[in-house]
Amino acid sequence: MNNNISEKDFLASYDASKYERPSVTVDMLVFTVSEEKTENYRKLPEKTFKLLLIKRGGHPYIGKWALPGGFVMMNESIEEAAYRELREETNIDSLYLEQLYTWGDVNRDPRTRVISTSYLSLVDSSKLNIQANDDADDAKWFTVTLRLQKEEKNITEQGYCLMQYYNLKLVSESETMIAVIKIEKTVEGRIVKIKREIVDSEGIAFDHAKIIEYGIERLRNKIEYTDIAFHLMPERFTLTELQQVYEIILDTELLKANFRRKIADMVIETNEYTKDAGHRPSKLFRYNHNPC
Amino acid sequence: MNNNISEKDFLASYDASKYERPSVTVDMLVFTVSEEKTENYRKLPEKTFKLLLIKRGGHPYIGKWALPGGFVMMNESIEEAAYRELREETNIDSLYLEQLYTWGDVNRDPRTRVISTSYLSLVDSSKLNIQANDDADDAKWFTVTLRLQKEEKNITEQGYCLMQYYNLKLVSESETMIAVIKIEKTVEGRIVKIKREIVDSEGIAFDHAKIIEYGIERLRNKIEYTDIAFHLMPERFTLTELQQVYEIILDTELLKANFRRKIADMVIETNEYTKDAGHRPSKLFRYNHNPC
DNA sequence: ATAATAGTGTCTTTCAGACAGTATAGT
DNA sequence: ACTATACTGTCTGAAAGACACTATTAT
Repeated sequence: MNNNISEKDFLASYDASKYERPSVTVDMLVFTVSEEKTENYRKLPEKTFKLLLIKRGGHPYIGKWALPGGFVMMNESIEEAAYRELREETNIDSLYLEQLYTWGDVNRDPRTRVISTSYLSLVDSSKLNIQANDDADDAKWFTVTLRLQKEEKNITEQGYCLMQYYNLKLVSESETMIAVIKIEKTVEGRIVKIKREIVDSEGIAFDHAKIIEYGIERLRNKIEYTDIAFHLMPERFTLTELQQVYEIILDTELLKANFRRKIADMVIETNEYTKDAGHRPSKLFRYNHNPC
Repeated sequence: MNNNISEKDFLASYDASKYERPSVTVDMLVFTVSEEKTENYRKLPEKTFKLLLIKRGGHPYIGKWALPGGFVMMNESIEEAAYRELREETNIDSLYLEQLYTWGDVNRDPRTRVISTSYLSLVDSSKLNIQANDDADDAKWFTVTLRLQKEEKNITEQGYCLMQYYNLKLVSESETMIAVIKIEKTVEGRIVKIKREIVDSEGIAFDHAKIIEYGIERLRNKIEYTDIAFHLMPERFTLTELQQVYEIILDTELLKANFRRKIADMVIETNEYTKDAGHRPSKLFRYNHNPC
């Protein structure tokens, strides 16, 4: 034991290289919502849900698309690393950042043992244009859809086994990628195990399809009971725009009157209105960050 | 760049030791609920909420109490490491395990850069007795209480700053430790930052007071909308016992009729009753892991 | 009988879901 | 006038909160 020396001596003689250590990285899930143009002058533009991916320029997974991210340096916290990567990859620095999950399977990365902490971040669409002008040639926004494709439940005496297959679709102007993620929830007596597994992930590097699926699930959950969606909104917005954001993230249609009741306390109306809309103008609102 | 060689050659020549790497550990929050004896033959025993801590036998923080845990080996996933540590420290292997958060501040550990992933685990009280017999001399269950002590909100034009001071109290037969954790939530425009900081943590090693506070908060949240509390219950239990568990975790009193309505779908009644209670016997229930 | 707990009924308020209705700019 | 959207009112049923009442055992 080391009880017989002082803490100071112990620390001075401590050899950190005694054990082999894994590399630690951060992976960023950067989501935004943008608008698609419409032909019909009356119709509102549709919203799309987007994720930022980077084309890998080197091995491994060369040419595949990956989440932006990188190694955590010794002199920065993992959260600082997350902010740094975000700045480096997107030039956007003021936004929402939340730690998601730490992925620690042994063979996630063919190079060496890599443990990765993923972060969820949300960018508002008004800043997206700045991003589009950016010269990072191999960074691209992909339209994301995640949909439950198949569900299978086997009931046993002691519990059950639920298997869900999710389809993740990532689309840019030039390419479409589809991944299938299998989520297996086993309940046996009081033992609960959830296993997330990539069944198929064409074009997506590493285990990133799994991370993306997890992030979207978290976002869908959190949007229901927190203010998180406002990080995707510009300073001023209409309630219909806000509703559209909820709808594309949740992948459902919502009833207008009910939606407005639900979010009423989170917004403050302004005196401004939209114009030139081809229909009745809409009042603009802003986020109420100080609800009573 | 490495684009001109094959992936195979790249991987063969990859030198993982190029960069300095942090150590990675897991820290386990093992909670249980146990009963305190009563003098009055009529009265029900009170429940207490307990956390397992280990007395540090070596530097650093020698003699202080820490969360059970240890280094992640190169050939195991972090989840496997969590299960292994749990087995090593407690001899209990079938229980609930959930990843909590990864703590990555630069100077969390005086030895070297250590990144730690914390796991929340719940043990049912019937297995607790086995544990008490265990010879791990320096492992001890502490009664936990976490209570908001002070709250301060400063409202600015752009948002607000909320500061909360939580009192964390850990009590065993022989000692009492108190820590104060400050949570600072800053909202400025659309920028939200949450900072968790240890103000005072006498007797608790590392930043573990912070981790404990975070874990209890998560548990309090999850108990409201999931089945998680049943992992703290034995096979058969009365509804009053279940209610007591909710009450000590949430640190509030609940109304019996309403509580029973709320958890009705999660339990199945049996034909058994408690006896020798000094009052009306109570029906025993079991967990319904298969609700419709 | 009594103390302590077990267990149920019901009133009220709140909130979610569904739907129907009215209002208004731009062409 | 017409189209597409903006915005509001209200009915219903479910769920949350509060409280009061009855039932049953060991001593």
